[in-house]
Amino acid sequence: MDETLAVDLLVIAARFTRWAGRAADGAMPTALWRALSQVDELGPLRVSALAALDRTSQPTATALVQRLERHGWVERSADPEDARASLVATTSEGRERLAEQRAAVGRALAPRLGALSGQQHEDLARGLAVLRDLVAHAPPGG
Amino acid sequence: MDETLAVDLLVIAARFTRWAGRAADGAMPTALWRALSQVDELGPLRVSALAALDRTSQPTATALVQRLERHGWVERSADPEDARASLVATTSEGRERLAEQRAAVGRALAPRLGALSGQQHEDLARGLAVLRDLVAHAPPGG
DNA sequence: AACAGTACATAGGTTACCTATGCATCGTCC
DNA sequence: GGACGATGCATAGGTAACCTATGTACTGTT
Repeated sequence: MDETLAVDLLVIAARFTRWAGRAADGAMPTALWRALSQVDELGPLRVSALAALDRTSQPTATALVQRLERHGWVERSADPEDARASLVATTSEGRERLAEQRAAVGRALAPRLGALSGQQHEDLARGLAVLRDLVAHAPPGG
Repeated sequence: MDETLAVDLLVIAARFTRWAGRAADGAMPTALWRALSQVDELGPLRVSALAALDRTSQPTATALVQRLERHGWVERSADPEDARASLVATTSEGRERLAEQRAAVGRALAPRLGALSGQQHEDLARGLAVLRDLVAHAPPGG
């Protein structure tokens, strides 16, 4: 029961990720716009916080932030509470770039998403909310 | 609307994949057991069919099948319909190994899946079915 | 028979991650 | 205040999971 659901979740989530990543292929690598999206949505936040919430390792998050910074899409500021930490936030350029990318992703997936019935749409959105919650409250990957 | 859903799907699916892949970390790499799972479920099938249904490239599927074969988990036979093609099917060893891996994945995800309410469980399963269908009927990644 | 398309293996490469480590800082305890 | 363990992040080095391009053999159509 749960074993089958667990396996299916892994298989289908990975499959969707591969498919959608290719379908949405724009000028911006997936990992990069994903990180930008999360910073925009939840920032300003620390590198380690980004890593934790996105379920990647800290050095991965560091590298992504550095790439984003290099493009001028995010900026760093000192965290007043801790001299070791910095806060990452999107710049206006970053927000513009993100909007473009979101539009591109939306367009790429529109044919398939648009083909869903209202009920399917709702099922998908509700399932997604559960999945988001499931990961959010999980221990960090065992 | 659909843009936000599209972006969220990509962000959360990738996040879940990362998290669950680490949580389920067993002796077998994710891509490998995923391929074995698909061969078991849908085989015997051609390498190219595996690639298409799992939304990976043909050389990726070839490499995965070769690895599975090397372990004795799948076997090849000539496709009677086409001398270029081969049919890939799981061996009994492969089925055993897959069962072990499925159990391991199920155990790894059980704490989180087990914490879901009946309604959440159903939402997740229904959402997953929509996602599966969405990818199954999509053009191959744009 | 010629030709375009197909199936898969190989080659070479990219992308997206990972763990380990080092340095600076912080918080707690004595 | 000092010692110590924990924390935050950058760097180093590496792996896993993919990709496109290409070549060879086969197939189906004309």
